[in-house]
Amino acid sequence: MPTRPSPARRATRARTLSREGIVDAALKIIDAEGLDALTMRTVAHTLGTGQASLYAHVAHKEDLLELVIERVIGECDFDIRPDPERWQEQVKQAMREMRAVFGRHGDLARASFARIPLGENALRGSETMIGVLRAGGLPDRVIAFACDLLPLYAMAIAYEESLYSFEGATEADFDAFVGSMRSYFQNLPGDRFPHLVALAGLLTEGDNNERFEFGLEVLVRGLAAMAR
Amino acid sequence: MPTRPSPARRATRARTLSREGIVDAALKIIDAEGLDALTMRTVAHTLGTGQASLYAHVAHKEDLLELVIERVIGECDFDIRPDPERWQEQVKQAMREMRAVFGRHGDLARASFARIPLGENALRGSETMIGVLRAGGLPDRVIAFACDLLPLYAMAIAYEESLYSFEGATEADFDAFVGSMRSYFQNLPGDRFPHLVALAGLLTEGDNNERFEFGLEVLVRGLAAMAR
DNA sequence: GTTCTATACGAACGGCGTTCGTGTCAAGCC
DNA sequence: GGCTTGACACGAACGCCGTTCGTATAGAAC
Repeated sequence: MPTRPSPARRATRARTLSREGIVDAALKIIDAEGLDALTMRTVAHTLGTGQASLYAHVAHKEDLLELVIERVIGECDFDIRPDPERWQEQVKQAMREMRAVFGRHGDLARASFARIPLGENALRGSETMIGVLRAGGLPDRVIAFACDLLPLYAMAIAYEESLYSFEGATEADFDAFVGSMRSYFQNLPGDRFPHLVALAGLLTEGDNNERFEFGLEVLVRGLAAMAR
Repeated sequence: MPTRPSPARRATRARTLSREGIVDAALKIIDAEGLDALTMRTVAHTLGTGQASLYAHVAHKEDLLELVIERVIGECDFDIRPDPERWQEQVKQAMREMRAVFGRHGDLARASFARIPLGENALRGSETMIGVLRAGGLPDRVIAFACDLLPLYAMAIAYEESLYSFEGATEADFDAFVGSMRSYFQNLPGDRFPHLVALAGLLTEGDNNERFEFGLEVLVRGLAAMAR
């Protein structure tokens, strides 16, 4: 039983690992099998190497996740030229982009929750957002707050959507999920939870797009109301 | 070396475990050492028993966490009689309560993020919130959305605050954290990130209370703007 | 050709959530 | 009062996880 590694196998694939390649592999795993399947072991296996090798390029898993998120933020098109007349629409445009891009990457949005992204791409995004809001004439205090709240909203919705659109993403599964939720609310004791029973339908509304746009509208109007 | 358990030790403390007691112990651990210290092992050890014993009362760790969150929501005072004239203030009151209560329980707010609480206490909270918003004359569609967004905001702020107010919660630690953040933004290349550099101060503003109230105001005004 | 440094990698460590099998006790029944 | 039974306590183990250690090696520097 050889406890020593075989030199032959090693020679075939040395010096091939890279930070970029590791992030690639990680993202591929998340896309295909979700965040929970992302393991230093699965990443290493995808790359045909051992787990320990990853640590030469990445400090820890948290670090890797940060890189993945930064990469995905980089996929967002934030190429927006601030226009004072259209700031509200431009804010919405940026948030739609975030939601759409993260929506394409499984439940990665979940990992973005309790994290302050400070990479190059994230900073460019923030910079753009601030530019748009400043062009809109909002006070800087309002802007500083909006920079937290707006992405929080977009990510929350993206994650919520990823909950039932996964793998066997048949429309039937989706309907089943929404339906069970709705009937749960509907069948609550009506004397103690009259409002919840009444709103059961709306609380589990099917059209995600409409819901998202609706929330966006609320947020933007709230910000606009703070302009004076 | 006895591999058999000693009957004496067992007799002293049989039949003492309970769901409530387990939740108590878990919450105590979170309060004292944070969410990461919450382990089936630490809970069992606190109760002077083995980990396997917990599974007679709790399905899995996720289940336990849900119970803990439900318990803490129960600590919130949602005893609000909806008043059409004061709905905005009442919404704020409820959110202040959530933030304050979760703020008293370490970083538990982090666990509440990607979770839809459906326990008795959570439902009572939602019911109250809907009652207040309906009294305020908001359309049901707006209300259904607000029921997601408002608690999300309160929890996000509660978690953010727990990040730097922990254990050695000296004011110096806090200032150090905020300060390093601020100087990070301030020292970004000014030609590429002019807005971020300019807003470095506001983005890392110290007075959490003011910030929280500010966001609350934005949200409530946005909701009010959707009344017509 | 030798030395040095970066990195690939097998193996192991400690810790996690969870399960298994066994043991034990209290209550119900005759 | 003895016997059965079922709920629960619990030690041990399983299969994961993130991470570290020691060693081997390839290519650059000299």
